[in-house]
Amino acid sequence: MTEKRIRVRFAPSPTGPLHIGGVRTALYNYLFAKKHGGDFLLRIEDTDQGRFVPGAEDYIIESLKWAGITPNEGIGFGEGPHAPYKQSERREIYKKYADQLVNEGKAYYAFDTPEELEKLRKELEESKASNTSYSYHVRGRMKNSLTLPLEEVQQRIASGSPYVVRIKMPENEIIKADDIIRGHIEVNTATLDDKVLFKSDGLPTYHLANIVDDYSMQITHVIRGEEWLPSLPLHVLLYRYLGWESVMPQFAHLPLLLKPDGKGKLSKRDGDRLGFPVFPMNWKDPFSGELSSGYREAGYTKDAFINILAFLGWNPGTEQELFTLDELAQAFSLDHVHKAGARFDFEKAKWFNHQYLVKLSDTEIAKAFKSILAEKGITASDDKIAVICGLVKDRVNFVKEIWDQASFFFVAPESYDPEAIKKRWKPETPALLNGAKEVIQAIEPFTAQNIHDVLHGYIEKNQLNMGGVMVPIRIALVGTTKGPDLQVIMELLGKDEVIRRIEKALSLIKLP
RNA sequence: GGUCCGUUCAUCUAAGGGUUAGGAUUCAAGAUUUUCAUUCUUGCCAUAGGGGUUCGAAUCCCCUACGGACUACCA
Repeated sequence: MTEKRIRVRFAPSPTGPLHIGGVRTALYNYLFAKKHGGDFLLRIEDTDQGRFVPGAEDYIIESLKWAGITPNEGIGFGEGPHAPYKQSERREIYKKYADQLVNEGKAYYAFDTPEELEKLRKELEESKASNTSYSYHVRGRMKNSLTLPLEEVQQRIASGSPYVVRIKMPENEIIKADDIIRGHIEVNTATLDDKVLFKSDGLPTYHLANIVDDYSMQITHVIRGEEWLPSLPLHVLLYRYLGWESVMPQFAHLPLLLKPDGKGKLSKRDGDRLGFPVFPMNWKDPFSGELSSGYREAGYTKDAFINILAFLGWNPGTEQELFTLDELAQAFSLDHVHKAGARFDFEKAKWFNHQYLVKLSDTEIAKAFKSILAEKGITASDDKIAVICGLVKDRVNFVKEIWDQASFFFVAPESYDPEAIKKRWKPETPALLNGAKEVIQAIEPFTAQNIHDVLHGYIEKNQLNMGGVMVPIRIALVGTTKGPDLQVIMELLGKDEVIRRIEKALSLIKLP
């Protein structure tokens, strides 16, 4: 027996921006395919024309590209042998199977109006029935091809009156299904309903389209969110009804991403409410104009973003936490996917980004920081920017935070931290600074090492207190007591600027 | 309401019948540093509750509680 080539798919619907839960689903599919040397394809499930959102499809494609989760087949990625990969362009395929199911007695036409369906639902809810849906318990009293005379059914269809195709759920039968993550599941069909497979608008519902496409695209593993678990029995039954049970894919239902606070699954609104992104990239709602922030623009590197998502519901079984995409593909296994929902931890997300930021070379960081400087109208040599970035990268999580840590390299402090002055600016400080100024004036060449040696020699010779001299110099140069090595700062600023800032501080800072 | 799924530190999670229940983030303390950050060390913190099964249970079974998903001619 030859091993079947692994084929998985990510099948979002273009009803809005892809949120990080969706990206994670895509990532796990991608990793699974990579791990097994298989195919990963992107299919757009746009059978609901009513919820179509302009730009959503491009957003999905762009997001995957940015994150490096690249399908090797499908929309936006060179199509492939099973094109088209968009369900609205495959509509003629589904009708055939819907009719086939009806002809074989496994499904039926239903003509009930929305009002009639609403009435049924109300009635069932009031009667406290255990199954409140359109099921075999009630199909006998509804308007469908099982209850209506054949001639009337044919007449209705011929005259073009609207109808749907519903699956004919077997009565009181146990459907057995297996999930790689959740194990064996059994459901009695008595609790299931006669789901609509084909809508009156001529398009299939998710259930039919999904099975038909997964079958024809030779999908071997369906890795999707847990919200689909309740419809697994229906899908298993559809494979059986269509005669495809022997090639039915294996299923793996992923745990949901939960709100960081409170209850429920992570939603679009949580991002703005809690101040962190829930989308991979910025998104502007085409209808409301509302803006939602994304990880890319928030300053996350794509590697950190991937790493963060990978660990939400999965772990390698070792204590390693930092993984490149390739390493993840090597380590990934569905066996190590957690069953319970995962709550997003924003603090840890920042830590991940910090880890990736410090791993970047100073020149790479400088490239990004340079554009921030440009926005402020500041120019400096690439080398100098790189050195500065290297000096402060340990103390930031994002490139954009570098400015807060390094602005004094480019502009002299306008004000001085009152707390620092209160604690470190003593009555003798001006005299000490004037003394130090003279010494600094004479340092040549003005290098960090030389500054260090001379200043330390001066302080020791005159039996001065190290902090009493150095800290006020720092306040004069930086504005606070914080920051990188003072000698290095001095070299970077240059002797003239150092003297200028000391004189400025001397004239501006009054004793508390 | 019904059906299904789940529950280990605050958070992400490890431990597949035998461990002082491990790691990471956060938080706290100490060391280092002229300062801050980094780094290092240490500390705090968990098997939802109750019954079984077993020599032995976080792990297997049952009940309860809690959480979640689904319950559309949405996906």
